[in-house]
Amino acid sequence: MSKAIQAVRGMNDLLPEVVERWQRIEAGARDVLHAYGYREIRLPILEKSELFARSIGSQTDIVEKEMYSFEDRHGENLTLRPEGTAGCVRAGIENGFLHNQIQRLWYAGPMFRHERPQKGRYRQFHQIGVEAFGIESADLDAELIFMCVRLWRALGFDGLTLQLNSLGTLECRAAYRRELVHYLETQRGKLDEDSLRRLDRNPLRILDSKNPAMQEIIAAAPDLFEHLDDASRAHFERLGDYLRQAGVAFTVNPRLVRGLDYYTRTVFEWTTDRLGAQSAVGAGGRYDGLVEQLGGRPTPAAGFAIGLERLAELLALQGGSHQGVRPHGYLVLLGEEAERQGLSLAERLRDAGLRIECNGGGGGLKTQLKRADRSGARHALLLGEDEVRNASITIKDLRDGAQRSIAQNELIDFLLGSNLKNKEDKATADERRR
RNA sequence: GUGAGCGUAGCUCAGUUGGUUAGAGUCCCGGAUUGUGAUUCCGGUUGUCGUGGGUUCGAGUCCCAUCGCUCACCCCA
Repeated sequence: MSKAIQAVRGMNDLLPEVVERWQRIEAGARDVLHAYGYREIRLPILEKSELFARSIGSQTDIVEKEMYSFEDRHGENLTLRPEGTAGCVRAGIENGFLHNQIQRLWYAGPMFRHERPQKGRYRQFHQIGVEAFGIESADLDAELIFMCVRLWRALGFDGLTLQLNSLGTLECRAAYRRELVHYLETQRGKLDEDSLRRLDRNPLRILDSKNPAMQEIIAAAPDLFEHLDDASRAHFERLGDYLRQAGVAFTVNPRLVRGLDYYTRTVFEWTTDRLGAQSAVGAGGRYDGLVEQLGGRPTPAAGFAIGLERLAELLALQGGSHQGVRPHGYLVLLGEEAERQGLSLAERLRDAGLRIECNGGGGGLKTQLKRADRSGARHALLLGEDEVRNASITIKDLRDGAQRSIAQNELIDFLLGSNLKNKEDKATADERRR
């Protein structure tokens, strides 16, 4: 056992039970995305390292210490993507689909960051990313947030809170940053270790410090909001209007800064108090400068990403262990002749659109019924010597134990009818719930 | 990168101040019923006590090292 190879740290196997939960989220997300006219795009997991340095920012934690980078056989420096936006923008420029047009896109897949794993944070994690290009006005920002709200509702989440901030344009943020650094330099003696480290790297993050000793200094720091240019301020107020009009509650958090350099104006973050220290389930913002920064024409853009591991954990927390897809019938085969006929009978049933699990590996009736029970199938379909002799099949309802024998040529109709009835039962039950 | 906690059966865990042959539940298998599951009863298999070293007459238990996992910090989805 000690020689067994383990998975790479921070990279988890998703077992079927968990995957079924993910699929609920993915299906819900797809419906919402389509409801807003977003189209799926599929992008490489591997990109040239320079792409991330140029977009996320070479001074950020992600680029400085969290990337999975390596040289390939030709000495090219490649990186497993730590986030999706950079690759999406790169693809847009490369394929020319950002040129003077509006694009609404989404993608889903794994991201990689070499951090120390903890609850809700893994080295391979999964996001659904949403990006929209070519719309400068705040109605897009609102649309993105509405999509989130709709998804939370579809999944039955409540208690998520929305935090909102504006960072202004790249220019006014840079100006603010200079002023903030200037102020913090005068307070240098009072800064804690973390803040000193951030001072020249990412001074805005100091505003987000949780150290109580820092609060006084932070409170007296220059206010980012007062440095917003008029257009950015108007943009932010407009977004607030849209949200209030739609009844979407939010909190303005002037300290919400985000760890990626490309954000401009709107940034937002959805958080929960149920997942331990890693509380953000989704976050995003506007990045009007990024397309140009990566070599495209100036193009306004905004997007967000949601963390699938965290959503799945939330879903698990609120219970409701939804069973996945179950077979309609489990085919029990007793005796040589039954085994001979069984496989092709199962095929005929599947041709009719039924999900059939066929007993494999022999075994007595007892064993096979046990397997039938565990398969989750509603009915066990018994084919034994008697049934083979008179072309019949015995159907056992595994829920109430009732049993009946019918002709084999009536089996499909029986199962389809019973399956249809189940669906109706479920529909009326759903209706009653509402 | 830093800190803390934990590694005993496939899984969840108990194991007293160091003391004989390391336990329970669950899971799995068989039987009660040679063609009736889930429930019940009876029986059975589960092991490098993470790994390596040390202390001791004796180590799952104490010490050291090492690996792994978990949570938290930093940061983020």
